[in-house]
Amino acid sequence: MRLVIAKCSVDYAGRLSAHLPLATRLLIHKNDGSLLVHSDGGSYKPLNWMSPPCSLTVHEPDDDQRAAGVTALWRVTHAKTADMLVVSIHEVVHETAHELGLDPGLQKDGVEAHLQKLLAEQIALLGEGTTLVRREYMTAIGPVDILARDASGASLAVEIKRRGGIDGVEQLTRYLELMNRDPLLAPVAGVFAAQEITPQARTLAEDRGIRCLLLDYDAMRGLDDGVPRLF
Amino acid sequence: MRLVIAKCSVDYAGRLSAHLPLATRLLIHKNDGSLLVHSDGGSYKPLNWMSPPCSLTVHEPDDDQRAAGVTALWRVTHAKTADMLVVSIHEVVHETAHELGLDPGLQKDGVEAHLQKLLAEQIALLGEGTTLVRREYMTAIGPVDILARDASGASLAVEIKRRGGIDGVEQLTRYLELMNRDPLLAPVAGVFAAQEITPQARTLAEDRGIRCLLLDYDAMRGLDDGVPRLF
DNA sequence: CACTCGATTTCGTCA
DNA sequence: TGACGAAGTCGAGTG
Repeated sequence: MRLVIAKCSVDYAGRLSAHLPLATRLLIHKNDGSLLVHSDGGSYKPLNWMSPPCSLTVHEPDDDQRAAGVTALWRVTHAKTADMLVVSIHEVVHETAHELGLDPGLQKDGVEAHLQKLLAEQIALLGEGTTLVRREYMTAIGPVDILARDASGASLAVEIKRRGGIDGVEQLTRYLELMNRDPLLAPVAGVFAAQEITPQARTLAEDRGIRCLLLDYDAMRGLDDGVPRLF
Repeated sequence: MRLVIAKCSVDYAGRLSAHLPLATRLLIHKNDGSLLVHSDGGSYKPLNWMSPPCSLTVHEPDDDQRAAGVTALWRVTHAKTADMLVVSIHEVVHETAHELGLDPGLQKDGVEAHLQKLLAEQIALLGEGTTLVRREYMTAIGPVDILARDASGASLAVEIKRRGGIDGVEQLTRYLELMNRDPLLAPVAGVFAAQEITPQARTLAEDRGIRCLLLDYDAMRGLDDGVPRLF
């Protein structure tokens, strides 16, 4: 990995055209050839970048560019598409390089898959006497997150989201239409379960007779394991 | 901006829990307090991070941590949520700091908005004799990208995407349902226009009587301006 | 290999 | 400010 602090301007031509005016920025040239252009603020997203597979070549500026103050041109071209990133270097403030080696990678816990597992284990949250039929119940148009039966034996199709929006309601509606045509399952009632539900999604769901269920992740996790939080 | 190459492990606790085993990584501490943890590969997304507003404090390791080789603890806490990122530093390989100043920011050109503008200008691509009514035609559930009339005077609602997937067909379907209830507009036919259309989306669209139109961005741009490409 | 879907998504826009 | 849709999205899982 090579780190360069440089006064530069940047042009990108590919799926869109973009330009960065002259300023001092951080250039990160990774071992796989990719390049990130970062400013001293904003989120984790670079101002501009080239994703691997790609390669960087350094060129001499032409007379016009040299007259404009450009001392070097970095050209990063994507190996498969025609995407190109050109960094016009005016001044290198700092440069350093290091061998980092392969990274073991991130271990995650607590995403939608975990919510689904917890709700399957605590299926009574859907109502007293509810029993789990199975997770990822397969239909012709895709898997329903959870299929259950309520105390009266009627089917429940549960769609789980971390953030519940209109799209999730649309998705559950498609499943319900399909499943209610299956005499072995019908009637199937819908439950839209999420950590957050937008007002629009709630309105749409209830208008379609779909029950909304807010999930408290911390409480569910607390019931699941006795492990104290790390910090 | 402070750049540190360090052998470290990282723990995140917030909307989820995540852990990075011990390895050598790049730590970027930006001026707004945010921290990025990058490896020497992957995409532009860091392995882990904390978004602003947040603040970093350095702590001494306790005896257990010191025995495990930890020389310093960086604790980054989010200012509003309870999110926390803890970097356990084992060894600092390199450290440098620079003043970058405010960045003028990125200038973009050429996304979906451009496709919409081009298609509005080249409305005959929808069929000989088609006329533009207006772009961003407002309905109760949102704006339709383009409203037009074909040679026979019938209304056309056009949904434009760069990549046409099932979601776009669903969206257009909702618009069509609504607009066909308006006697001033009905009957309204649908056109799903995109640079790429997935087979599933095409099948769904055609099943619903929606016409699919592949857009050739380069050809449309070529007709639009005589400006040669930058590189 | 292609397609789908989630994401600590982030980012813009608009009501 | 909140909600919604797009992204040069990226990446994982599945048929």
